[in-house]
Amino acid sequence: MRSAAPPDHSPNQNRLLAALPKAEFDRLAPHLELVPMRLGEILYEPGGQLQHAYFPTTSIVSLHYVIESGASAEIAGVGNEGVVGISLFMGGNTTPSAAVVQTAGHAYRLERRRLKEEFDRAGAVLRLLLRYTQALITQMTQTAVCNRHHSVEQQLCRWLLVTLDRVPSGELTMTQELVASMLGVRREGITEAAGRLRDDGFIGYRRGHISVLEREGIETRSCECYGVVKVEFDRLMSDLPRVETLHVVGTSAA
Amino acid sequence: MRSAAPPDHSPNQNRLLAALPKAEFDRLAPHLELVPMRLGEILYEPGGQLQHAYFPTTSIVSLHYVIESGASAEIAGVGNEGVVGISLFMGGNTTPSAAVVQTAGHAYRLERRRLKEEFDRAGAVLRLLLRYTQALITQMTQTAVCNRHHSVEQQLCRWLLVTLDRVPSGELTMTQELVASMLGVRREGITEAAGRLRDDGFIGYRRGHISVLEREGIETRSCECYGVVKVEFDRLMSDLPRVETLHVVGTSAA
DNA sequence: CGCCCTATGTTCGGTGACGAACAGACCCTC
DNA sequence: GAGGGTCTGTTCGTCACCGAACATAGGGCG
Repeated sequence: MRSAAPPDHSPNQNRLLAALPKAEFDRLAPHLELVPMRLGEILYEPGGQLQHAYFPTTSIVSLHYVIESGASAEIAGVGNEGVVGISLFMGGNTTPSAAVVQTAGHAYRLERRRLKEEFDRAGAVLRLLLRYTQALITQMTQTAVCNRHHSVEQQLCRWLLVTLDRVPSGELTMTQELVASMLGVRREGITEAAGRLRDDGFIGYRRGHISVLEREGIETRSCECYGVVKVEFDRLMSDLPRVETLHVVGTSAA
Repeated sequence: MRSAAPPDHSPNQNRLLAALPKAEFDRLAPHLELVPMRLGEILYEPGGQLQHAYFPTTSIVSLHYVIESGASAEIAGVGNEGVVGISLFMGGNTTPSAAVVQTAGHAYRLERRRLKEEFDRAGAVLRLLLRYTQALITQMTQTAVCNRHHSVEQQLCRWLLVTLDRVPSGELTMTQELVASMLGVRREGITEAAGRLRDDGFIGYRRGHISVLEREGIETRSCECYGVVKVEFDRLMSDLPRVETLHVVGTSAA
């Protein structure tokens, strides 16, 4: 497929990093540290001081929120299209939410200080990160509305589609329990919804694994939220100001 | 109460503007235009190009989202502590949400170009706006979780408290229908919840008006979300980097 | 002053999600 | 290859909220 075999891991696998102009990329690259992301690992907890920003490549991180009663909900997800640690450059340093690794894999991390330095140059990095933050806000607002108005089945489908975009194989390592906790619903609700989807031949699963068989079917059962966020994300992240030389982007033109 | 009678309107009534260092404030001031905000006025619609940023003083603006089915929900509210038009400086120019005037009053508006100019200086205005955006994000995430887990009554109480902070008199001009549309629930649900609060003596109301009688009572019936957002907001907006001379802040030390 | 629009009050059946409880099945570990 | 922890399947009653429908009443406007 590829002309020259690339290394197994490259910062270019993260689309934000890949979208940086060469000068900025080269400045940051020496400070990017590849780290494994283990399932369930907590990058930060509510109010916790984050020491690094994380640019996922193959991992997926869930921005999660736990309320007093113990119930919880995912606010947004971050895959190779984004970065974990908005608050580092937005100015607050901490947030009331938590970041948990939802799918194991890798990420490049960057020391808080380096990120801040680069951000303060007020150049391409700043523009890119703010643009991404705007996209993240879209995701969060859509989640808010989705939580209010859409059924568990619709939300499950939405979640499957989002995850699918980040795991092209369609083989998810994920228990229903975990999905439930992310959507902030009961596990039984997921079991029932997933059962219906399986009966219709859209997915298959066994203990801890979900396989997507018919993406189209899932799309018809999902709420609009998936599409809205996707379109807006593409709009925001494609129309980037003055991106000169794009490094080879791993997942582009798919 | 006040030593020297201030003019009826002043940019200082908006806390973001008031928190600007003198130099920045003086640069912006000539370009701030006082505008009346009429109830129901739409500042921007989904995808619409915003020409001004609005800094509310006595008005309240609701960031609103309407889904395909026609149902809707408020994502966040903006009063004199904030600004409408995040996307102007975040880079997207538009958002999929709408901004509607929820409580009539006034705001200062600033041309898109001027805001961008000042923002691009990468000084105090940038820091302040980003910090505010971070606070706004907190509000949105809390809304998402609240929509998932809390009852209509709790959410009504939360909404009352938030609004109360912006309308110190406690006399709200607001129909139940409107409250319902903002919370994204049925009007009947509001009628019932409001009826209970009235029976308990916490509020009074008549056609199109709500009077808060016992704030403490409402606090006990509200979910935690009100407090969480308030605390986080205060943390973010008090701990501002290098704010030199604070102009007199209208609502402080209350 | 009276009309009518609109806001509020109330009811009904339906339903989606909850909470709890338990049975069975998978699969990892020892 | 046996055991046990965990994941999945299923059921039950309950409840909050929904959607629709209609009665009542407030109050602005002519």
